[in-house]
Amino acid sequence: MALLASGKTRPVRLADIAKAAGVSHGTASNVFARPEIVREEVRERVKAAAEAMGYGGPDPKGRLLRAGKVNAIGVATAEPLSYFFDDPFARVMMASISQACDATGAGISLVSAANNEQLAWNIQSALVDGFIVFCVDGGSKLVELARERKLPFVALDLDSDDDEAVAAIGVDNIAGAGLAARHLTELGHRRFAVLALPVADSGFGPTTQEQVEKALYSGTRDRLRGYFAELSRFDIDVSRVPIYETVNDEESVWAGLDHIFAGAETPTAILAMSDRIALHALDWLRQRDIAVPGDVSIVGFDGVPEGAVSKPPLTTIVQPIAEMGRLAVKAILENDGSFSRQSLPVDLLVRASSGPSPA
Amino acid sequence: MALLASGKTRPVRLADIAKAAGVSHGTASNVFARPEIVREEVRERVKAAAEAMGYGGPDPKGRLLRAGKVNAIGVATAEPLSYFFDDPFARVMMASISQACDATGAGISLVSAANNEQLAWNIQSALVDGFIVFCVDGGSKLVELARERKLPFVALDLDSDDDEAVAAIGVDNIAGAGLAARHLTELGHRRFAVLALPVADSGFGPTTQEQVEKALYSGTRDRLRGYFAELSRFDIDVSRVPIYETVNDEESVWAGLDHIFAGAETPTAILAMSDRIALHALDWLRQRDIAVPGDVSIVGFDGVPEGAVSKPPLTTIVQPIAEMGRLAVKAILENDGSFSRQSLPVDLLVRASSGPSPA
DNA sequence: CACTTTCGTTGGATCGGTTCAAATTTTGAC
DNA sequence: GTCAAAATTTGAACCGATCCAACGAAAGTG
Repeated sequence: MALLASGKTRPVRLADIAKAAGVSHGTASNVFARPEIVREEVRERVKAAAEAMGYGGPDPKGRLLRAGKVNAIGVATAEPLSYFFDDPFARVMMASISQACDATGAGISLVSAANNEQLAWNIQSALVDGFIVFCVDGGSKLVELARERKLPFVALDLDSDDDEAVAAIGVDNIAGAGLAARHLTELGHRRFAVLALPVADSGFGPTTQEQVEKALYSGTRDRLRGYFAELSRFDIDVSRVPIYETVNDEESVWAGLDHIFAGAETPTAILAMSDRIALHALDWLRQRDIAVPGDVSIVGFDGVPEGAVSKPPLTTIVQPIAEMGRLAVKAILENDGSFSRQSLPVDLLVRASSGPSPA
Repeated sequence: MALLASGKTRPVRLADIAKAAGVSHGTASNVFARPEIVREEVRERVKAAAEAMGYGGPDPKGRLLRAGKVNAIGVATAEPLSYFFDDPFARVMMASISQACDATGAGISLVSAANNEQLAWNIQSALVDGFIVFCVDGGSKLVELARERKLPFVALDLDSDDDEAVAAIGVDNIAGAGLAARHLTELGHRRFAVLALPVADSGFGPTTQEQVEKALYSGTRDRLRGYFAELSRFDIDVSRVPIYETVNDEESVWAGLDHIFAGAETPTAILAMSDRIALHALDWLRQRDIAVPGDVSIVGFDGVPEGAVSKPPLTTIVQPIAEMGRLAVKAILENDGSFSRQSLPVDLLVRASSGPSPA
């Protein structure tokens, strides 16, 4: 019974068993850390004492202080913890981070919090050797917090506003978005709509280019710039392209489509700033029997695996997610100060959600 | 530049800034931990000193030792770390564990390792207040390791062999499997095949009831017992039902189906011990134009979300995964010793992968 | 038997904080 | 101006280990 949950009392320390076994604490420590250097007779005696007193081995809390290294990397986000398991992009990223960590024997600590106050505290008190910061949302706040810890850290996102001094790995959002826009214009599309990622913490709803230019989140801003720069080159009046800010979930995406398709002049092409948005959009369109790509084409952004099996499979801008994760872990573990910012290439992957304009 | 990666030298401790600010370390500590009790003038002076010396706040390593609680729970598995993000069952479980942790402000540490030696060390040195142990594979070894830490822990699995003393949360595998088997027999099926979860660490291939009875993993054994008990009640000769041991991945499942369908008397009903197995099986059957449920019916086990959107949607035994996660976290955090073992109910969820026997 | 190695053990210093009883200073009341 | 009460600050003790210089005993050498 006592085994179940060894109650509230576990005051048994290394020193206790040392005393019980009649040896110094130094020797007792050696029994666990370097058994080979202590005489067998003594070793057995100490182990027996440990066993008898229900000692669970040297407490890592103590060791840690002296050793210095935790041997774990923290992955932080401003979203709730379940984001790591719910979001397709995060999942792929985490899978590759995991692999890199496994390869080096490092552990992973998930750092997040329900509210901002908690978040700050959790970052300040995370037992890690460094941070990888997911910047999807509330990025700069997080980066600031992480930097205050004065530990090595890498932001997963290339915020063009950020100090050059913050290490970051990301993709060229402007170029990627440009690729998506060009693909659709080349297919003859002229009437566009944009389903945007969050612009600020303010919820969702229709927004404007001006709003987005002031966006808190540079990823959102850069992708829009990329879209519009390319559309402009094809003489499309971007001031008339509706932009709807979503929060990357079903509800806001559907609301966005309701709004966009309520107008007189409905788009034939949708630029979605994430695959998740695009996939939710696909569901909405299917429910209304709007053919994709017959009536409407749509291009996502990210390149998550779900896009390969959607109906229809999603044309998208693929980020080298796995590579990003690998580099991030490497940057933390081999923190030699040489690392700063790295921009990885993106690719247009044409699948079946985009086709010639119906007009 | 020095900001990027503050080099190898960070010998600035609380004591250093205390000296610099001309206060005792006790006061310096208070500035960070309970700012309100120190006079404003002093507080500012200490903060200024900290800023000037590049102090990143009290190191949690130090605090930890005194505080005792880490405020994080460890989730352990014998699989590689990426299992948490790749496996559908694990993902749902982790999502619910995350939610429970978020609600209480606890963090999550993922504990795993590439090899067994590493695993033992990682468990011994994990900085956590307790463990949730995924017992899918190598369960008993893990449970043993976790128990040696003498920390509260819960096994996610009701191994009937385990000591009554190990706290565990699981489902009644026998009853669940029975539900699956009865559903199919009631639809008129008489020719069955079983795609099993791992029986031992030995890889995959055809196996027998006798082998499974000796299985290392009780989940596998109990599910088979459940299937066969029910089939026997319908006068089906279970000794002729082929059993193929998979490792829960595409390759082994496909090999299993190759093997099973190579025989003269092909089954009309497949009992899959996990949804993941069932979903891979669905792919195999589709590729061979074997109609589901026209030619072959299949029932999975777990109730993962992917089963709802497969082609066709999967009939399965649903486990209350979210509830299990919640209870596990609760058991760790409110470790009052009252908890021991808990068996949760499973349900048959009939979707479109099962139908009347073709005969 | 004295003298150097080798082996195993000891105990103090240290890691970086938090805590709390006691000491000190400030404030308020008369 | 005096004294008690309130507000701050101090410094020692402690959290649980690891590390290492020094030491004692046993073994080896001449």
